[in-house]
Amino acid sequence: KVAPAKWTHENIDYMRNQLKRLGFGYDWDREFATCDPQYYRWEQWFFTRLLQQGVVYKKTAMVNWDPVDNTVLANEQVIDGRGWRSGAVVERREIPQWFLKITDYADELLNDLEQLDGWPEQVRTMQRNWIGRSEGIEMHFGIAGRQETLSVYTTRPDTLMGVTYVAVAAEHPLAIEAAAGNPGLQAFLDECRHSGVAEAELATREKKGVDTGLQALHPISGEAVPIWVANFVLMAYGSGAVMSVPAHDQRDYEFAKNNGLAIRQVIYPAGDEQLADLATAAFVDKGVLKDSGEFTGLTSVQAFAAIGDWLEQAGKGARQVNYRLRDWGVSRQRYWGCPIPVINCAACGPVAVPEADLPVLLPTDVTVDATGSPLKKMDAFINTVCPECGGRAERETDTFDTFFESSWYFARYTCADKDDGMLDERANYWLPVDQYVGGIEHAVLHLLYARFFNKLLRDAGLLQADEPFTCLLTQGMVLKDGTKMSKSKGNTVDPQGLIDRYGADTVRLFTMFAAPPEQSLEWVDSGVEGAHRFLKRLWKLACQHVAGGAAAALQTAVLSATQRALRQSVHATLAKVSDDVGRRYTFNTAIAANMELLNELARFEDSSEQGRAVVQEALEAVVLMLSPIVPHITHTLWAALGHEQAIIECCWPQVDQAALVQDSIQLVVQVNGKVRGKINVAANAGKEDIEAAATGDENVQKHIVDKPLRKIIIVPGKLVNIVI
RNA sequence: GCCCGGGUGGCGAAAUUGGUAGACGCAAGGGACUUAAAAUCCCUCGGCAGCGAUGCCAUGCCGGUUCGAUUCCGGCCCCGGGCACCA
Repeated sequence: KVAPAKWTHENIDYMRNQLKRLGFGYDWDREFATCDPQYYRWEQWFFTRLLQQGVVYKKTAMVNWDPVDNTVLANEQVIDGRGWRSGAVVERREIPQWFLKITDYADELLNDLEQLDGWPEQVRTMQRNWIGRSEGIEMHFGIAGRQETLSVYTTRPDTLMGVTYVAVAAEHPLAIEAAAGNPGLQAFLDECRHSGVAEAELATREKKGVDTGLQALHPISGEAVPIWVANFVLMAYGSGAVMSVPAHDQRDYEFAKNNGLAIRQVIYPAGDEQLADLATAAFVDKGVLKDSGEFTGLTSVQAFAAIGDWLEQAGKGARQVNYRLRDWGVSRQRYWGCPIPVINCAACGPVAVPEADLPVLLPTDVTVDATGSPLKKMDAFINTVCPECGGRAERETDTFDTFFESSWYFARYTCADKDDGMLDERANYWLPVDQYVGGIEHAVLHLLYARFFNKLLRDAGLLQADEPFTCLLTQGMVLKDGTKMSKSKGNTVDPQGLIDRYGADTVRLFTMFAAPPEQSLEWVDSGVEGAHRFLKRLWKLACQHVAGGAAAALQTAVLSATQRALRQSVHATLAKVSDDVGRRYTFNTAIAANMELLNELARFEDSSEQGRAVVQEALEAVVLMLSPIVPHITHTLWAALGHEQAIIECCWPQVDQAALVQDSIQLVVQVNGKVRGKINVAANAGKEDIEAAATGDENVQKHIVDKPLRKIIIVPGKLVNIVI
């Protein structure tokens, strides 16, 4: 067992050293660790401000509870419904937790996605879906024999006349009340508690329910329909109750079939009623209403408006915009984190720690065991006095979700040395971040929290940008043994062994050559030899050239055809690599293009004065193009090629458009879309010349002879397709 | 279950706006050099047929659009990521 603080700092040291050995050019003066009180003190300070502003609030929320280890489990620690250490069946338990009102920013977080055109579309789509804005109607069902009502939200009010039952969550007050005299129902509610809280678990488990015996009254028809308790209705979402329309919702359909509940069809496809066959599945499309009283004959869209109006006028409902997004729970019952700066007083309630008493330091001299946070057993940490009334009080022992730390570190990099405030004017000089790079696994949570936090900082006047990251590159994951390589899975590969054996440049080249950055990649190091060989070949070629003495000045006007051809390749490669590196970020193809050029260069044997001048230009181009990827070897080669200035000070090379001009070009000839030949034509050849050359090709002739010619398609510079 | 991606040789991959499928590299096989090995260099390398020229098949599966589809559309299958306490 290693103390968490020691373990963390040792890892930071190891990783920093590894990054340095790979030759990354970071500004280490700005380095900090988020577990350092000099960092987390400012998020404690910011949290107390948010608390005063009402952005932060406390409510109860469900957690996974391990009844044997008596501890809260992360979703990841619940395996097949059981605690990963104890093996005990996990229960749901409600405990008080702190939340940030991210839902207050739902609209802005959604709308500002439109301006993030430097972000991958897939990430924006995921965030849009996660926020999940919907327009619907919140309505009230009556309850037979009672004054109170039951609220439900629906995005399909057009199906309202097809409601045949209402379902409530197991934790719903009506369910608990009904269970009091109903042992069967009580047993079901107990069963529902034996489940984790992860959405994936809830969504995939068998849909079960029990009748409460209570009746809900339809808001329009007044008809009584049964109220069931269902394990797929969640108390935390909306009102904890849903209306059920089995004819037009697949989940309701299956539940009704399994439990003998009525299915009443009220929507038909416009024009063809036969298409809506409910024998095997619900009809979920929109259509035209039938058997819906005064709404019969309306389309789904018309019915949305008409039923909405009816409910609003009757005082039984109202149009409402809902979000799937839920407020951000930031409390963690864990030791290793930033202490939440709150003192709980029996008389005054939760009270923010005064600014003068910040930071609340996390004790680091602890022993960690299996049964929860050691903070909860440390009287010296817990016992304190209330800042308001001065009476005895207890310190909050929960810590922040670590996403809290990662939501603003990028801003702190702008002024990491500031010791009298969270951020200063340097934040506005640097932010927003021009290019942010992170794994695709962060597409929603981290990137949404960071965007939200940025807006909180903006609204507090601490920075001005509306969004934190202008451009986003989402790296694919590195997979190992078929699953993502990560710290928590413990399947990471240490590049140190490869660095020791081949050097940093080879490891960098190999890594960049393996796949484009956005693609996921199964890590195998068998290609590393090839990267090493390439660098050796580059080194050898450069040395051989340099050994011949300084090259003469290039005179483009007097070059031979072969010399011009090499120059053409050099500048075509330069154009491609500039695009790959500057726009596409496909470093693998940039490297491949350089390999091709070097292969051509190795075959080029011309020791004439201008031959050596062309080789000098080619080597310089390759060395410059590769310098961001293999900085160490190119630094040395650049000097060897006769330059005083260090390569890191040099500009990216320019394409000589004149060198790209070719006299003749090759065209592919297809017959009916199949390649049948290749022809060489003058670069400026006209339509007739190209057609004549194409139809005149010997092999092409075999395929078109005696067949009527329908048309000839010419794609300039690429191909000719003869359609017969 | 829901949301977002992906699937191309033995392997990593390329084909950028619908226009030559497999660039570049790894591995493998053959050869040169060497006493030998390493290193280096040369050749072959998707499948089937053929001495070859060349032909047919082939980008997860089925169908569609098009002169032409790895690329676009519809329907499936499989794999990966995320699903709010892994971060």
